[in-house]
Amino acid sequence: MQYEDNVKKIEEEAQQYWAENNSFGVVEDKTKEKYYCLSMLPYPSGKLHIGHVRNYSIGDVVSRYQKMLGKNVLQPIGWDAFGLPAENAAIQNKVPPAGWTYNNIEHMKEQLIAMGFGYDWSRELATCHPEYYRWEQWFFVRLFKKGLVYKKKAVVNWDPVDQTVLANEQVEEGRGWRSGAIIEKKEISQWYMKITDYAEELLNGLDKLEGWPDAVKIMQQNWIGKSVGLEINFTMEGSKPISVFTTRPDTLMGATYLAIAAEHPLALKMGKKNSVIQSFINECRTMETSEAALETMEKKGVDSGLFCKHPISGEDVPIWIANFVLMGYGTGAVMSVPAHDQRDYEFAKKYNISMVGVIAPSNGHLDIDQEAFVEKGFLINSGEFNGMTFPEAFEAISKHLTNIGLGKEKINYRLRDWGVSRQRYWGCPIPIINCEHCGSVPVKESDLPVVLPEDVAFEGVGSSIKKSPEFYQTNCPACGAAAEREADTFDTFFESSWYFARYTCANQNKAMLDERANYWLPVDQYIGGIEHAILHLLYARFFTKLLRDEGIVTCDEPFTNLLTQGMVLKDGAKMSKSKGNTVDPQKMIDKYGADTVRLFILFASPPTQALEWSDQGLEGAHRFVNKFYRLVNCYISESKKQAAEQLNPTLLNKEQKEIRKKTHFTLKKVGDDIGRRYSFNTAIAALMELNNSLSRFTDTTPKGMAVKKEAIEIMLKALNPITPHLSHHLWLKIGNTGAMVDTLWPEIDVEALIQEEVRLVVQVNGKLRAKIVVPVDAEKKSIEIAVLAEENVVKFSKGKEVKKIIIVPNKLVNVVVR
RNA sequence: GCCAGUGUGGUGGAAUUGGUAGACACGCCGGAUUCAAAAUCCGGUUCCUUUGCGGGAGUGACGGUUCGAGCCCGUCCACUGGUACCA
Repeated sequence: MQYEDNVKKIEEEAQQYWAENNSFGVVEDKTKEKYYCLSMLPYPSGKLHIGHVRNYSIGDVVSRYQKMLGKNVLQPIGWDAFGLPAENAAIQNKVPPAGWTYNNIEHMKEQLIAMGFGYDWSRELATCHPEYYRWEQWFFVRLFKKGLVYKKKAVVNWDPVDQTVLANEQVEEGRGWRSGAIIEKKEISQWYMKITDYAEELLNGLDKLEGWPDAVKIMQQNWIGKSVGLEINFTMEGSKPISVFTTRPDTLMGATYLAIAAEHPLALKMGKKNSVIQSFINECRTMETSEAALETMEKKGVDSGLFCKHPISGEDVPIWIANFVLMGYGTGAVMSVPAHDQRDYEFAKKYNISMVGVIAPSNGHLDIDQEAFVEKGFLINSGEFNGMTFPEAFEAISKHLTNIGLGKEKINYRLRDWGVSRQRYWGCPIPIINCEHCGSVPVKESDLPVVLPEDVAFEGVGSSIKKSPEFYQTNCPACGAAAEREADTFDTFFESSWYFARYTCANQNKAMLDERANYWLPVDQYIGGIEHAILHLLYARFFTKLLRDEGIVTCDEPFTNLLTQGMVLKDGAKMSKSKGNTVDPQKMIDKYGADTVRLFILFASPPTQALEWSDQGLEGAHRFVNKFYRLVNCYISESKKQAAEQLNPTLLNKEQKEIRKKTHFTLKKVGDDIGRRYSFNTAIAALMELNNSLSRFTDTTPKGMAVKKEAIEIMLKALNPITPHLSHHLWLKIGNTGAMVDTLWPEIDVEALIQEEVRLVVQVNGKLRAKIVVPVDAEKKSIEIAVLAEENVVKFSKGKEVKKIIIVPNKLVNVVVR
């Protein structure tokens, strides 16, 4: 019987066994070491895509391996079910977002089961269920009462044709992706979470995350962007002073203009008097809001005609209105020093604004003919501060400005507060009631959850619940007067910021979390795409600290170890429906079976690296699975003729010993590759090598059969995390009674690994010239004699003096000659 | 633009702590088996040079450190992710 003909049956039987025996259902057990392995929850887009297959195959290998080490392993799964794609699908296919989402979940769940992933399905959750989101509403109300949330105006992308707010992704070259209309900036009131209150802790906490990749920690550190500087006030006659933040107060005497945002009150005031200014402001209203667009667009400005006073010199400083300064971030104004900042330099050149060089390099003198001098140096043209270095000038200018009340030292973070309001239908309703008399009042705890109506018509023009009076009409919880509910919903990052905690007690309907959270948390291994390196992971860390400060969990950080999976690319880019470059793994599962697909995706590249998708090689993975299947079946029929004897390692011949050595070496490597290195591709390569050696090992004597039996059993166990169906099937077929899912990882026989001889590489001046075989840990002297006697060494050192001989034990010898 | 990452044969990749570059596969070439094919098995496969042994070059580009660099440092190029409303 070929594997091909059997694969469907083999996989279904194994899956049925796991389901019937609840093999992956876990309960808290203080007598066992816990291991919480979590993969990022999927967005139910319709079908499993290849990135999911990669992510969840990695998670399943780690989980099954840890389970084989005897740990109490929790591996849950759920659905990140709210989000924009459901709304897009709703418009396109004229189906309600809820129905579309639930259908997708149902189908994708079947696919996950068919892949053989060992999840504890009793903990499954979907973030669009009121039983889930009620607790984040509850938590939001707690944070509201604690003063950790607030309302603030912010700009959004407004599509004037579709009458809707667009995501940055939906704006293409300044136009709405559906309507094609030119997008306008619109200011609306939104809810914010005070993540900046936790900026310092989020930054410092990174140092403790030893199990996180440095790249992610550095990105988060840069994102938080702590900087020390001065807040400086430029006074104005008849108006409030303009406050700016700078990390370079040493350049203050070189400030020749101030740039303010187009939405700045001063700019708006001047616009009313001056049509040139007004048209510039209008132009700025159609700018894209993303940071990338902002930084790469042409820097433009217009002279406001206003002046403020330089805080030290008292001279007039002109105020310009510039498109690269944003009202929402910082103070909406920046101090410009063209001589020492490249952007200011280009702006000043363009508009003929004067420059004053105030920093000279420590060697040579200042030259700003071609570009700004942005490095630190000595102050010049700065009166009493001349000759000072950066730290000296920082302190002196800080002191001076503090004394005259025009400045103070300030720590600034690049990190901004988290805007959580979305003007969308398919999301968790924000549990706030807006009352004319009382303002924003949180919904009473007893009235939670605020349930999102799922049966509303959805056309994509405006938000559906905003048009649904039965949803928004209500009474104020404080005064009882008629009032309106918030019709905005939460950012979907809200749901994904705490789901990992909810899995630990998903059936708890009296509280957000219970004591079980403290048994399982923090997550021991978190696995997900590198694209989440900043936002999701930062928000999840933030939420953990909020939960801790509310006394709901005890840990400080949610994820002890993080594996960031590389993206699966197609045609050099992230796969997406809109690009039409997706790969459907279902076809591969149907053709080759789940085990082949799992093996291949893990073998194709190391997990952290981006993977350019190609079907080439899938056949090879399948060939290996087939080959191993045949090997085991061949052993079974051989053993009917000649049974294996009890293995006695000391009585084996040389060839038998070699096979045992290879077997235990492979076992050691696979354990290390899976358990420590997360290098699944090399683990599989090692197993392929062992398989090749075993298929050439034709010894059918009782001793030979014993060696083969041991090797096959070890291979089955070592393959179990990767190809669990095949291991389950063959384990029973070779005569074992217990199921593979309950077996433990095999012990390495260190005796079998002992080597007597070793091959040394011989180099002359770093070039490979010979190879010699010597006893392990041979004496230095005897190696030197052997090396210098080598024909090729003699040839290449002829007429030269041997300077020294470098010996790397059991590896290499380098003869240095001159 | 900024932050982070990546770059090795025809292809995916290996080289774990600075020590044999190309493990393991895919593909291709040759052979065995077969009436034939599929499947399977065996051999070869970085480039140049050499009958062979061997020799030379080679890890995006250029430079540096070192007895020795794919790995460390500097400059640059290309590509990927993120860039706060895709998830």
